[in-house]
Amino acid sequence: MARTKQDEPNTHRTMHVVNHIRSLIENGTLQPGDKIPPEREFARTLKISRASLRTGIGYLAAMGVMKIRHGVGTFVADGPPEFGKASLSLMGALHGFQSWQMFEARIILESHLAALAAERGKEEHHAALAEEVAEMFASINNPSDYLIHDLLFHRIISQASGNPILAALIETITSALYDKRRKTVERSTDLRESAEMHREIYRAIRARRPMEARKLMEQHLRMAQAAQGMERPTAADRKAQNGAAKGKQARLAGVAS
Amino acid sequence: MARTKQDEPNTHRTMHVVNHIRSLIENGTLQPGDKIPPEREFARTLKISRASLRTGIGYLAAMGVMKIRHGVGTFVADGPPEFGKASLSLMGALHGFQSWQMFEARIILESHLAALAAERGKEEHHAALAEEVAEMFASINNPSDYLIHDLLFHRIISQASGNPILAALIETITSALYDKRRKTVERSTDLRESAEMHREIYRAIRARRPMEARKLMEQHLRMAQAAQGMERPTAADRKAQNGAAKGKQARLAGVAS
DNA sequence: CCCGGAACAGAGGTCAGACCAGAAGAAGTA
DNA sequence: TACTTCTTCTGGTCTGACCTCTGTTCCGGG
Repeated sequence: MARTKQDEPNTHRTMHVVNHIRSLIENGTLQPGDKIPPEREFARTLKISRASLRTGIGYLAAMGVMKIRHGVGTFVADGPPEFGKASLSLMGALHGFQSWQMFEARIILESHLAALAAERGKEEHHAALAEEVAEMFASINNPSDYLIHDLLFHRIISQASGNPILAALIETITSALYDKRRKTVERSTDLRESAEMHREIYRAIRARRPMEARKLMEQHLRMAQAAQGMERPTAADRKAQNGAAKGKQARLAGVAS
Repeated sequence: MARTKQDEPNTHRTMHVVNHIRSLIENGTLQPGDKIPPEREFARTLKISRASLRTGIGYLAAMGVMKIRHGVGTFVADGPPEFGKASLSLMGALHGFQSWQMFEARIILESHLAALAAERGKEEHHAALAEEVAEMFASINNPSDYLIHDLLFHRIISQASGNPILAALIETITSALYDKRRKTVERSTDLRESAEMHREIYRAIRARRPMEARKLMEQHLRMAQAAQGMERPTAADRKAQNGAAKGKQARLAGVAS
């Protein structure tokens, strides 16, 4: 069986729609932000029923490629690339993702991103980062404002990394983590320290010191993780709350078996 | 209003279906591989039209949470976690992802994964890895067989890392890269060297030497990347082909129409 | 008794057209 | 001029009929 599992000849119409729109995007006819024709008209054009067209559009919308606005129209997504919003959360429910795992993924990706940003970042990125750091210091007493600039800071680093795929990955994870972060920030009492760390990261990036940026980012995120109590549970933790998980230890903490 | 902030009031029914199935999964009523009721019956149960139900199911299917088999039924996905298959490819078309970027993402993720596998891998993983290495050596003269074991080897490392999220990320990228890899392997003349590298990686993981595993994996992937001519273009390269800026071609491998 | 093809039933896929609901802009009114 | 209402465009939902694919059952010929 050389072929991939399933070349699905079924769902013809749906894939027909998907491929059609895909080609429109590839040849530049459709660009981010553009509006596609009304369903009734588009369906007539493609010679398929409106229902089938909607199935295809729904598929694209689910993956974040298109954005549907009731009463207005359907558009090609234009924000930062990101996989389906509910995607991670759904898969989490299905495969039992844990918070610490999301955070671990984030730390790995984002610290590398910081290093890449230090290597490849341009002046515009440096300026934007400086701007956000300043805003952070300015909103130290306003947690929700602070969080916004925090998010922007990290997003700019993603862009500065020059790798939109990694940026999309991070974006996906971050958006799934957003709710929790907000709660944490609300009760956070020392945003100054956090702002300082961001500033240091910014400086490392601006000075083009990848290793340093990477290290600082990692340190920053680990601290954030700790603040939210999302560390990887130790063997002891799990034993305490899990009775007997057969053969499921693999501890790191070094607690005696 | 126990729900999340930005609940889109539109797409009511769709989200209703999604959330319903989601809760069925979360409370264990539905597990990977399970079949959901026939559309007509399920629609009656939820008191919505079959069309709306299908929209919701389509949404879940697009994200890889459900798998639909024409003439048979609809099931909860059971394979390795992965985001929507066409997802990356579609987003690539939209945001102009480049092959070297996918590879860069893969290198970063997978080398860390190797390190984690070295830290957390269990006996069963070690055994499975050894098995695949052996198979690789056995199929040195059969490229397509070799590729299968190569894929399995990397997938086992993903599992051994103990972080299903990172595994899902890798799986997504890898599947998008699959077509290209197949072509490359077909004309590859020296699979022995590749097999040797896999063996070394395996040894490092088994010996629980994270740093070494990470380094070897990175080295291995960079070599693979070079073999496929997917390095990051240099400034000179870009200048050479940058004449027609708008013409966007040569994106990631997608499903042939 | 075994085998292969026909028929069947169950499940998803598509279609048609009518009607519901949100949003934006035009038209009317104070 | 500024506010309100109405029209119209766009997506959302419903209904119920019919098509296609798949797996299973059944039956006749070898």
